[in-house]
Amino acid sequence: MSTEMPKAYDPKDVEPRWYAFWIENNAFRADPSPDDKRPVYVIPMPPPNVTGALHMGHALMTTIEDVLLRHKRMQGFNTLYQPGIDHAGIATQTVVERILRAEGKSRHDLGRPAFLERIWQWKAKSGGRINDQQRVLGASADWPRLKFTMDPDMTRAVREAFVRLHDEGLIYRATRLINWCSDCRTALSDLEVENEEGAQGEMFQFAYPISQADGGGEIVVATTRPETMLGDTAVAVHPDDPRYKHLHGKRLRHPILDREIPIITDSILVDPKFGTGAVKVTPAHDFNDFATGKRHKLEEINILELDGKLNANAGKFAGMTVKESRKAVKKELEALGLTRGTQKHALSLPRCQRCETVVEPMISTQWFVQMKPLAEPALQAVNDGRTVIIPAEWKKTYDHFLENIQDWCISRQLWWGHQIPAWYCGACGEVTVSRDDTVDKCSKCGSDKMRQDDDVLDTWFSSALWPFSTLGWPDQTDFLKKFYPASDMETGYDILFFWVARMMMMGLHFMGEVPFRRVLLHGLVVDENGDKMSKVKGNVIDPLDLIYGASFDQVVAKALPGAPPGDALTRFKKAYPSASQLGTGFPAFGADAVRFTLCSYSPQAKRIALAPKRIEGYRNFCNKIWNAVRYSMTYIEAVAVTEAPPPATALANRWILSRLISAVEASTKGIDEFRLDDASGALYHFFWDELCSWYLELTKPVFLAGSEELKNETRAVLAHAIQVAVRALHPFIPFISEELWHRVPRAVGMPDTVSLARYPTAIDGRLDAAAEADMQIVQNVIVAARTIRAEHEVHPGAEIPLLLRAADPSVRELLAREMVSIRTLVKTQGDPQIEPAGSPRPRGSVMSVAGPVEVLVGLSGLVEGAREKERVQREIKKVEKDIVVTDKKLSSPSFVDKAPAEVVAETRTNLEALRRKRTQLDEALAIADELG
RNA sequence: AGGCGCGUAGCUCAGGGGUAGAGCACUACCUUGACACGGUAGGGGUCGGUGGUUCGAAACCACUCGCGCCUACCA
Repeated sequence: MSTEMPKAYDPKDVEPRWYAFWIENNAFRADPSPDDKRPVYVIPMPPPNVTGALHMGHALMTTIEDVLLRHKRMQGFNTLYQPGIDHAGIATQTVVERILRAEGKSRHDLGRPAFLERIWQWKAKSGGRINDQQRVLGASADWPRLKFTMDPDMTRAVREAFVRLHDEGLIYRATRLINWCSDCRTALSDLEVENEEGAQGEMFQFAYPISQADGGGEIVVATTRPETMLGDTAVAVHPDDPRYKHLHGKRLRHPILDREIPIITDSILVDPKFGTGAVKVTPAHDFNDFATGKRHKLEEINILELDGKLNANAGKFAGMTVKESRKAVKKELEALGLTRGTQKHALSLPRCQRCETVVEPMISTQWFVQMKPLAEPALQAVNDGRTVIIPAEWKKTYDHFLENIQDWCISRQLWWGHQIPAWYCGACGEVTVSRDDTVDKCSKCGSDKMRQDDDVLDTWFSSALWPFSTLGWPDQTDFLKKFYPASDMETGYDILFFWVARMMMMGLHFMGEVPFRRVLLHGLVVDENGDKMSKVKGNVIDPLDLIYGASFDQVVAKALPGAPPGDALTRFKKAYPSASQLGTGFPAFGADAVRFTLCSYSPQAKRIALAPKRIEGYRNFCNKIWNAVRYSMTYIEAVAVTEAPPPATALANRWILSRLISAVEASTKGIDEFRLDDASGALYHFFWDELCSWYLELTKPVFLAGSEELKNETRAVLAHAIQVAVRALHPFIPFISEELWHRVPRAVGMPDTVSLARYPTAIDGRLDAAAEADMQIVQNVIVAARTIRAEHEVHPGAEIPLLLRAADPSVRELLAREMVSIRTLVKTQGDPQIEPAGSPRPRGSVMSVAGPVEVLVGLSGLVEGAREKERVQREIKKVEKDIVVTDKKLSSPSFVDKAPAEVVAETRTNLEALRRKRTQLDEALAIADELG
């Protein structure tokens, strides 16, 4: 390792060095051996989609999880960060179909085996990209354990789960209404349907003629989907609605199709106050109507083909799309003189989460999981605290979901995925469900005319098994025994239902134990305005551009491909106002800065508004760390560091060793409580504001002119503090900390990689309340003197005479001991004079009050009295305001009587101090007067 | 329609019964021997509104306005 350190930190130079080093050192490997007695810490990584490229959401998830993992690893836990990739059924199939289409082919041209072959080829080529990018971010996953949800062992687990659930009657096949996406050509679960709020629609009214045999007349119904009338099998009214009492049991003539349909009465479906109080009933294409149809045993007439076009049941409208038929049906009704007006109507449109096609409810035979029996234990587990959800607000959402859960449609009409392990007998129709690859004989009649179900399972079915399938289930492997249940499941709140709840259910069902102890939920990364990142908006940021740097031309070309660069840039800067301050693009902030930034956001924020400018601040922090070490190296290179904190007698040394404790404890507490913002903030504050701004500055006069003894002590403490800080920071900024670990001296026995070094605790510092209190006085004195300098625009290079007066002899002793520090940091002319309170002062000085110390700065000739008077009067105003507030409080009898005694006492002390200060400021004012 | 959450400094956000905090931005001065990706000092908020509880409210409660998100959905 070269000892030279460049003046500026360059992440591009440092970061690429370390990942391979960690891998070589097996730093991230989990040990399944039963002999390993270390406590265990496990996070199953939410497997990114095989289709995807790293986006900010992945960066956030990877960072947070990696911080948790690295922290626990350093604390001596046997850690497993279980990595994976998800096969992402619909998304992946769509991607490969798009490639095929470019070649002028469809998947049907290839046939199922050849098509799947193509997907596997594609996966082999571009499937691992996200994992590579996670490495750039520093993810400390146990990569050799990487699982793909379609791996043979994962598939075996899926089949096992399916067969068991089926045998238990929890998986069943049924014909019912499901959500159908005609573009993806598959059924969807309820969760995969997104409702577009406030879509502008139209309420169309038309009349059903009453059969002549029943006396003629008409009944008016309303609909937002007129074409569904082709599937109507009844019109319903409320049984108690007087307007329609005379029509109960009468029959209607379908105006377009040659059939009669009944008028039925139904108090569940019909709200007599809404519209005309008469509802057309289309059991095959509406969820409420479907239920109504079951109640009244109505015929279910499906009018749709799988491609979304109308079928033969629609008569002459067959072959039209929904949109075309809607128009045509309206026209036809118009021609028949049956239209009864329209009105605007806001509705929510169900759209396919994946492709945004409007989803149609359709009757279909599918496989379902019965959820109620599975949901109950999952609710219970969170209620009794076996699994804790953090932030806790999400528990209500979780409860609500599970309490109202519907059965889960798990079959998908796709080719890419786990094919359903069910075989149908061509002879007797028996369904055989099996763990085997093939079933050639019917279990019932022995026929060999067996055909496997063409459909595949919902991708989330395999994901639900993730915490144990990845560990070898159904086999009782060492891994499963040791690493189930996981410690933390960390993921975005948006997949609480999709994934977390389902893992809870499956984990409890198959393992008899919760799949993880805690659920940690983070927010969505959005742009600076709070808008979701999307290709449409052109506000997507590629994390790699932040890490490696990129010109805005490059950034925008990715954010809004194909758009004129000028427009794209305008939109981008609108989404990220702070980006304008970054010049022509993102500099290479480095992975550490990106990580630290992501950790600095509160996890309870639902939206994490990414401000590129903020990353710059943390890049600067990395540079600060770099330079602090660069400075320190001059003095500490040869220090023989011990693990225990070295002896310290000097105030600054005692102080920094004491402050170290607050920093590392706050860091650990923050990480443990999933408050990475607090943890990272505490370390940032410690390093910059305490270690750099005060401690390093205080070491300078020592190294310049201190005694050998003091120099040695300071070298040892500095080396210790730096080395502890590097360890404390490592989970957040693994790269720079590893680099520095190899530069700074470290204790004998500490590992060669900081990633395996012990995370600092209170034993790495030495609590010293007296030192902290004394230091506080010294700091206040220095700041007071500096303030006077700055207010009077004394040139920073100029030296000023300083007189310190204190009533308390121990304070005077303290000041005398710290004379060199004060002299250096204030830049005084000679040594500051230290006198008792009330001692005479030189003419032409100004005064400030710093706690128990009066700070007098000789400014004779440097300053006008008027200006000083202004300054003092400003201070007087502040103090007086405080006095008024405090006095008012204390003069209120109710406060003195009812407030806690210690609060009253504290307020009294406060008031005394304020009054004393007020008196002293009077003197300061008098002094200012002397300046003329 | 229900549920959840948010509204605090110009911006992004912490905090949370005892006289307001951070980062960035801003102002002034400074290239001082780690760092200008820096230093020192400073300005800036009646904590969305109204009412209540309390000795004391930015914090707790009620209502209200504005904004998000989620779930359900009236044809």
